Amino acid sequence: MAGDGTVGKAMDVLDLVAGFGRPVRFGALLEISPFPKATLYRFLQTLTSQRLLEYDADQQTYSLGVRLVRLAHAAWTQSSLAPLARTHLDRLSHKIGLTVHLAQLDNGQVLYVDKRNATQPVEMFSQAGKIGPAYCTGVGKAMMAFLPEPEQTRVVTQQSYHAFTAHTLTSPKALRGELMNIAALGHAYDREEHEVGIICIAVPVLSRQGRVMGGISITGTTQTTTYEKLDILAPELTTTAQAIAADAESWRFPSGAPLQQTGT
Amino acid sequence: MAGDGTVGKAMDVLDLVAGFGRPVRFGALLEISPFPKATLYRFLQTLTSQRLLEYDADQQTYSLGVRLVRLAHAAWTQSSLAPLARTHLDRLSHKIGLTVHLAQLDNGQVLYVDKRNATQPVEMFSQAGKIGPAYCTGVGKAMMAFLPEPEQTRVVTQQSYHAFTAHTLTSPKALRGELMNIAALGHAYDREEHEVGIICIAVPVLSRQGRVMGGISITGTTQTTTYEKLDILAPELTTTAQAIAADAESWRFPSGAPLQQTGT
DNA sequence: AAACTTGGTTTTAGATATTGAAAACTACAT
DNA sequence: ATGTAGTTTTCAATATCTAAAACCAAGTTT
Repeated sequence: MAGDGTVGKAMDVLDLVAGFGRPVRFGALLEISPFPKATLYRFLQTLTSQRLLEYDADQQTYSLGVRLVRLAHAAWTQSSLAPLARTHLDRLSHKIGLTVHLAQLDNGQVLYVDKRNATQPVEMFSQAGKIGPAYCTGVGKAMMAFLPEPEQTRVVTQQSYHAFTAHTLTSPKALRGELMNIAALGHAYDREEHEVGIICIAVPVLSRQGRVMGGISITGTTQTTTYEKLDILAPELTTTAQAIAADAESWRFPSGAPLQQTGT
Repeated sequence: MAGDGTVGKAMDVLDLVAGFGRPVRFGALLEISPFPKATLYRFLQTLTSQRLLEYDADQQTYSLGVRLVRLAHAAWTQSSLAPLARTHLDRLSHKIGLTVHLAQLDNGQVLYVDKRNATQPVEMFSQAGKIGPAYCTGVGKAMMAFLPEPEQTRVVTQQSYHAFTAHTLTSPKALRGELMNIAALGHAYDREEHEVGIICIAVPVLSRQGRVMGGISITGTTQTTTYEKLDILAPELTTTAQAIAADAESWRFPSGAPLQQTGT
């Protein structure tokens, strides 16, 4: 997509492999890759040698390498809101007995970085790291609504507007209207826009300067939950978002002092 | 370390940032980086534009980007044993009431890809993606013991042999002896070699051809568990490992047929 | 068995992009 | 004014990229 030089191309190849969702052969990659044979081949070798890819000699297939899992752990720990938000989400989900999601915006899509499920045991990576559409999810809309202007437009145009359900907003115009309401109201709903029977209420996590850091949501099914019930939880949700934001601020500026370098 | 061309260097920079464990400034990176100023700077820009890094304009700091979390989810799903092993680990941990780990070998280190904790709710990324030493953990030794010869030597020499406790094996020679016992016995112990008070029993997950795919372990504290208790669980653990391996085989060769390509 | 596929691997060499040393420029502090 | 940290430019040295073709090791077909 972007393609900054060699690194960009390498990432494209990585995405190519990721896109298959299963081990894939050289030929299959070559068919859909924009790269010439020899180039693709060398990239695959390099990426494999870097353990970003794994090569199965028996099957002659490539799949994503475990090194990514390792890097992601570091990423999740140091630059996602998840570690900070954890205790807050625990408390919230425990108190209200519904599923709670924590998400961040990644290139116009919603990236779920944590999830608390009140009833069932928590799912792992299977949930954290998952991506979803922004224009038809509560967290997505809540985050978009509070984006500053140049960015909001960019993100709004990035959406696919696929009609998942009859309720899905399917045009930039409709979405923009919705975002204005959300900005005024302070929270967003997902009215079965992504999945039939699933509704949610969501708020953004905003830094003191108003920057969108992420979003949190409370999800329920139409069978057990109503919008009225969700409304009652709105203040609680907002409070939690603010608490997370406050923690994030104080974490980055420990004891008010500017960052001091720890020389070797 | 390795350094295959541009991609390798970019990964080095990524590791550099990851190594800090917190947002880091340009200058701090420059000090420890082997790259000249302009080169490092360009890499940081490229990686940021690829969203592998995140740049905080206020603080002028770089940290790992959330795109990694997204990629890792794909990696975890498609090339770690975790999704397949999940049900087996659940059953095991539930049955025996102790903590169960699933790990794979990554460049001579133990990479934990899943964890089941009988008592507490499951932890997310915070556990999956973590790395640990191989020479002083149960899973690490269990996996190493079943490595074919050229690799075993390589891995044995890769270890740091830091003495975490009085029980830690601190030489390649001692480790090699231990590995021979483990290979003969079929399972490994961690006798407080990594942390005082923590013991475990571990077995490798081996493919039909004997290739080391991963390792699983049962962990306890010396206060509540004894080696005798762990021994009693050994057959159960081995059975689970075999079940995981069997699942992995049948998953890769669906219905016995060779992989058929799904052309576009 | 010889000839033909097919899919993957490797080579060559000119065209192209990246690299890094130095220096300059910016912003912001003291 | 002077210093510090980050950003950006320049350009020759160097490495990577790509197109094409050759090569290799199965399997098929005739």
